[in-house]
Amino acid sequence: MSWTDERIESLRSMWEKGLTASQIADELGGVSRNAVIGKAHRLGLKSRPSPVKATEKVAKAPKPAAPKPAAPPPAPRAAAPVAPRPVAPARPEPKPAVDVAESPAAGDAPPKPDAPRIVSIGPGGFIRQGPGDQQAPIPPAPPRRLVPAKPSPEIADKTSLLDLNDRICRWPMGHPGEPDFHFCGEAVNPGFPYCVEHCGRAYQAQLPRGTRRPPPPPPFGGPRVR
DNA sequence: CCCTGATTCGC
DNA sequence: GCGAATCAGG
Repeated sequence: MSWTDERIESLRSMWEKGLTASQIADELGGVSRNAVIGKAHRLGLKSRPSPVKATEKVAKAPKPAAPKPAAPPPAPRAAAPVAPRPVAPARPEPKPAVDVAESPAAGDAPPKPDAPRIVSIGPGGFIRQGPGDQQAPIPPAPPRRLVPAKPSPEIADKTSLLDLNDRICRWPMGHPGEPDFHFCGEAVNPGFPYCVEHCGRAYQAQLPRGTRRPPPPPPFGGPRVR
């Protein structure tokens, strides 16, 4: 297989989304993990948290291995400051229990902080919802297409990776690399990377035994097809 | 062992 | 330019 424009574009997109080289290779098909990594580097997009690169501290005395001759003082490659990826917030500021009729998400952008429909705060500081508040367990990811999308993964009109910022919901809709993949894009629940609705999905409370229901799959959590 | 990404180097 | 082989950390 060769690196067509489309395949390169897919590679770029997936790589920047943080998919592993293996996943990308699998998705593209016809290429190995190494090929993906090699191509990614040749494209200039590199540096993503590598497991093998954590060693870069100030004043590193030991300079042992020099497998290749004629390589005196290797310039310390500064690991690019990797922007924190959308993960769970360290410690959400617990808000007093307030309930609001409707979370205004449509129409106005301006700050309307506070008052998500929090019932109580769980042990880990997570939102605990009452069973009644639990939303229907609609999986965030729609049924997966069986045909891997070759065409451009860019979508007009939808929230793409480039549109992400601190104020909009980063909940993924669909699967990375597919043509209709995008992000939720709603205004976030302040202090969280997701909107109120998706916070409810992302942070599942431990409800009393018996009242628990099967949790919806987390983003990307489902078993990969193929 | 498995995984990961980085790098090298023959093609 | 490509990617298998190799390296090296988790």
